[in-house]
Amino acid sequence: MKNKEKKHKVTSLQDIAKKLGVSVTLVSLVLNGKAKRSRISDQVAEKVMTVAKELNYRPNLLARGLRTGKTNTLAFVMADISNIFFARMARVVEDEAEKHGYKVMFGSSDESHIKQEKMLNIFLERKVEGFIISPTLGSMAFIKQLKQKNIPFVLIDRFFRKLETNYVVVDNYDASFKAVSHLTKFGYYKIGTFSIFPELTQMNDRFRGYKDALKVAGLRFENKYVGKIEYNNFRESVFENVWSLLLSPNNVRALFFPTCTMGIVGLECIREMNYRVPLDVAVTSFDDPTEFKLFETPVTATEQPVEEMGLRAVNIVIDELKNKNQGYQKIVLPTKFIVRRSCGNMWFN
Amino acid sequence: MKNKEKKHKVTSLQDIAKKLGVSVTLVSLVLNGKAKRSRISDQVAEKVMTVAKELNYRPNLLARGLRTGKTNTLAFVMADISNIFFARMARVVEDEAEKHGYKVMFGSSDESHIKQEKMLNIFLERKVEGFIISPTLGSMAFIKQLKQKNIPFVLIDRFFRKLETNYVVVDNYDASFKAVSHLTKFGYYKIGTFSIFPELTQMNDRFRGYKDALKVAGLRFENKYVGKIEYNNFRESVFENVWSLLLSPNNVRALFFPTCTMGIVGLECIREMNYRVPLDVAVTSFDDPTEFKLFETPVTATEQPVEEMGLRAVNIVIDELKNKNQGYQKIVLPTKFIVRRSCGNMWFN
DNA sequence: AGGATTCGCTTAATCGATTTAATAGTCGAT
DNA sequence: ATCGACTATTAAATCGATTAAGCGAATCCT
Repeated sequence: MKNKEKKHKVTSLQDIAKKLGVSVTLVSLVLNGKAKRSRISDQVAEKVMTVAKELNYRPNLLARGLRTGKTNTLAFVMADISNIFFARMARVVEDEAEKHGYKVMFGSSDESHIKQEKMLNIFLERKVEGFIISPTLGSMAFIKQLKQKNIPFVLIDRFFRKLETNYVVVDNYDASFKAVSHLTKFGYYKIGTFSIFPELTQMNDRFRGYKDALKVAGLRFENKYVGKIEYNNFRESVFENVWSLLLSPNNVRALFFPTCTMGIVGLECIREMNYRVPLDVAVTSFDDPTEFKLFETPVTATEQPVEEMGLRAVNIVIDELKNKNQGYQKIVLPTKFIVRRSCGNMWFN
Repeated sequence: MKNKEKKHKVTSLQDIAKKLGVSVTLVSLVLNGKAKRSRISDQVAEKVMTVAKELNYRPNLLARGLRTGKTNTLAFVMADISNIFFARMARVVEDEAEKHGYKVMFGSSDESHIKQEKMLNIFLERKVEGFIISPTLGSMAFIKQLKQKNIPFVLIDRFFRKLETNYVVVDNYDASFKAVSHLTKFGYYKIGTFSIFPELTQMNDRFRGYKDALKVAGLRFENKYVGKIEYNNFRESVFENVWSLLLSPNNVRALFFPTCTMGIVGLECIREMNYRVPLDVAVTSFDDPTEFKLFETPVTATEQPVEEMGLRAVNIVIDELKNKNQGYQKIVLPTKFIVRRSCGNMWFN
């Protein structure tokens, strides 16, 4: 049987003050370590400490936040926390923020700027002090407002070319240029890829890297080799596009997946089609989830420094909060290209 | 160049009240939709709304929370948000809570009850209203306190047999019994497994399922076939244990992984050893991450209803908050055993 | 007409902290 | 004895909302 609900009374500064017959001020001073500075006698201070422990005092952070304007809270707004890329980042962000005494609130925008805007507003209402944002398409105007309001934030994974802000990204162009060049070096000339939210900087850069790698290899860019993926019908959409690229008349023989989620679903599809990698189709992908190591043919992939990105982002926001920095910090981290066997064996080259 | 920092003034009820020459109360009433009930004239109400929009008024949720005691916030304390199991759950929890007007704060305990306790306390200080907790070992006493304080919470993934609480778990015993029985049916008689935090209910149940399946098959349980995994040295530890089980003198020919993280690392190890699945070693695992579908031999696995667990958990807490429920809700969900090819081909049986 | 209602809005208390300015009391110096 | 300096503590304002209670003026009722 369950207790009848009676709200458990939480002790406040008042309770301690009353019990000791002193003022709330004094109690606050002592518990905030300002006893010495405020010349509070050691005996009284000690008594306060004792009673506070006795009554298991815990500060009400809403009250404190309201008064001081400090909540020690950051927010990390990403596309989807169930995406392993963001989940890993979230973890690092949580830990790094903790080191600086901050808690982090997470939110998933599903790449919808409506959702994102709503979330950011709610976080603002909750007096979050700084933001780490993986901005959605169409959110530039809102981000610009944040900037004008002098709200500390850093963009992550993507940014806006037309907006001066802090950001932490990887060198997407370089990474995909290298990945696709790797394919061309193996002699593939029908190289398919996929696009999703092509206006997002990171996607755009990866796409440019793809095109330029083709060009450098003397290959013509063909729009029909680019599968258009829908976010809201992701799985189906990837399957359909992989089919249509691999099957006649396209007969694409190599695929470059610009995100790990695409890569994973793509591999599932390839397997379902009973295509062999790299015999029937060569494959390389952005990111390097465990799936790629375990796939029947380990997948050549581009590893992003996910942890470092999270870490840097937190530190940039914290710097802003402490007013340590002058200009904007624009961090572009290198990726790591990991050659495995999904594009062919090296000795064939 | 960057703006010199000047805090952007946020509009408060006062600002609106002053601008219109009315009282703060009136403004509050109007903006909370209580205009009619409080007999406030339509013209005045409308003016308030207009000015509120003009000044882009956003309530200060700290102030509101302080006054009303309602923060519309839940907390989800799990082992590690970068673990895909929890990440997926987190997403569902976020979405489901949102439907009820709640925000969720996430925290990773790393299976340390010290960390968990600290986190829960901080969340309490922030006036979180309800908790979803994947409780660590050794945290029973603290959870009991939560219960005594009538703080709404639900345990997830694991629970305490000696404590009456809400919980949402899967039928771990049944699931692992089935999985291991599947192996015995194929004629394997040296079946290895692994243990980590064996006192956690879910781990304990899985272990009992393993033992009972052996017994039913007429096999003797051998402690030497159980690899002991360390959380803080996870990868290494799994590798070492897989080695020692597979290599002489143990010569184990089948492995039952009781968690997906172990399964994934285990497969990596098996691959590194150049063992073939299921020819050299049969494999089955709890959970069903994408890795298992993509592995060279698709892995026979036990799928947990992760999304449903998250969903149920949220609803239980919300029910508690609304005082809708009487007794404790103890939800035990079934798992789904998915036969693929990693234990041998069916027609061999 | 005069008391009771209703209308439309305001006063003031409150939530639990922080922080500035003030206030008694003690002591030493002149 | 008086003034200033110092000690130990407190009163009161404040953060930004919510909400019970109250208060004039207008309206209704008999």
